[in-house]
Amino acid sequence: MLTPERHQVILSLLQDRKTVKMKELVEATNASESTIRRDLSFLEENKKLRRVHGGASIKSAASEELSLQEKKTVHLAEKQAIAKYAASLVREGDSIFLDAGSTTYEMIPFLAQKNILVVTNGLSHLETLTSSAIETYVIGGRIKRKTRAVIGAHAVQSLKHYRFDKSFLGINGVHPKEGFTTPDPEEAVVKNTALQLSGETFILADASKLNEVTFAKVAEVQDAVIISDAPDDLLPPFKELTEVKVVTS
Amino acid sequence: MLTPERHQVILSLLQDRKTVKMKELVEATNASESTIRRDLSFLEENKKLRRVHGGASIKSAASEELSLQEKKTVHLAEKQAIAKYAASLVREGDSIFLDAGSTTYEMIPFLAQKNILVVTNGLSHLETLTSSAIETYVIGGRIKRKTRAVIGAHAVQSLKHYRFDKSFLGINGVHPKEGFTTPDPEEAVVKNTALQLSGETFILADASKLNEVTFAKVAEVQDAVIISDAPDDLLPPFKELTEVKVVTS
DNA sequence: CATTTTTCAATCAAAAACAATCAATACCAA
DNA sequence: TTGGTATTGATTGTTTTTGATTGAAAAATG
Repeated sequence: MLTPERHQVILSLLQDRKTVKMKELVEATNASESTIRRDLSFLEENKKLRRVHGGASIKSAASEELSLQEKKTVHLAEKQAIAKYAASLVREGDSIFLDAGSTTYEMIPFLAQKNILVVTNGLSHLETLTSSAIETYVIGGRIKRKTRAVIGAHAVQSLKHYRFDKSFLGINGVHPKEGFTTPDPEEAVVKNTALQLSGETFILADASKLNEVTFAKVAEVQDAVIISDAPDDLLPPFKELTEVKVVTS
Repeated sequence: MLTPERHQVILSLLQDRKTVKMKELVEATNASESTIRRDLSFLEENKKLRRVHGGASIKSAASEELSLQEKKTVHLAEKQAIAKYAASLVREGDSIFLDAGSTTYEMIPFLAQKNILVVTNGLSHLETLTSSAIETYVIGGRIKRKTRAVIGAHAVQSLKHYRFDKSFLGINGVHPKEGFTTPDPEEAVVKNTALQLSGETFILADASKLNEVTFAKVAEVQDAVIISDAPDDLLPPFKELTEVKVVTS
């Protein structure tokens, strides 16, 4: 396992659990304790985490979101499997909304060369979309630096200029009772608006998102189709409420 | 396998996996370790990836910023002089429109850390604006691939959500009779709209733009203040019509 | 508070990966 | 073809990374 990969594993484990023990890191990476110690020193040096006796803990305020770059590498294979399936649902001639986020980003390679129109609020998508010869529209509004997404009231206004055959949304939490949730209310309202404007909406949620709940509600579970790689035992509560597409990675 | 083909294989593997080991690359390309090493060195040299012990990893967002900064432009010194002066006109608390284009781009370093709000249609500006801690809004609309600008009817609609203290526009032609002109009518209407919505409008035009005329009209010369590095003998016809700020580079 | 246990930083030797070099081969233009 | 150039893979010695070991420091225990 390469050093940057190890660092990512450490950071994403931390993100999940808030604190992590030395032993867990050694297991997760198959590296020695010494190596992990060196990694932790390095990452602390770079302000990515705080070392504590026996392991490490996240640095900033709890539940802060991962930067986009960090998100891109965690659960990558799962995300790509989900993205590939999602992209297969897009037909020639479709107009689609592509939400900001790492999973939806992975859809783009599978959309290349299709004769479609894409509207997005994800600034990180734009370069890849346009260089894939896809007709691309961006919505207007305030830029959230951390996720490089366009959000806010203007974004919602701007979205309403369009209608979509299909929307593809990333999400942070999917819960049978609490519905789809995301940490930032301003992002939530954008996602909800896209959903309202779409014929069909697909929620791309890897297994780690299921039964999670975060701050801001986007919609009820029954308002969209879920695409996930979750194992069978997690799914029954969701299958009662909506269509669930299961992919394997 | 040819060298460019090998490079392509390496980059696309990296794109998929975010990190890749030497051994995997040797297998994927049937080349020797030495050759792969040379490839990696070359690709790192060209900022396409980051070498790490044991293989390579994709470049982080932070280092991508650099390559943007390094972009070379024609008439750079002139543009920077114009940009520096233009930026000096921006006051704390201002809301400004920053047009797409290379001259306006050069304003950003001089705006950094100011407490202002910037609305732009230039996608290339966004990364630098946000990482300069400037509150940034993008307008919505279709993306013109060539200039990475947001244009079209939706862009105009989206612009109308805002009002500006000042607008800073790039331009292709400035002519006493024909006014300000630019080749793309869809860009012209965006510039014109920004002008309408601004208290003051400044046209950033290096000497090569003076007395030029291109296809689509943006506004009359008297509708905006011109900032230019043009020599004195070119200026009198313009000074009769509007205010002209001359900078030296 | 003394003792035991755990975790830590520092050190070191082995292993892996490295850059530098060189000879062999492929390629190209005269 | 021939002479020259570029690319390649093998080999070399060097550097970096790694995991084990150590005694010191910090926490846990009684």
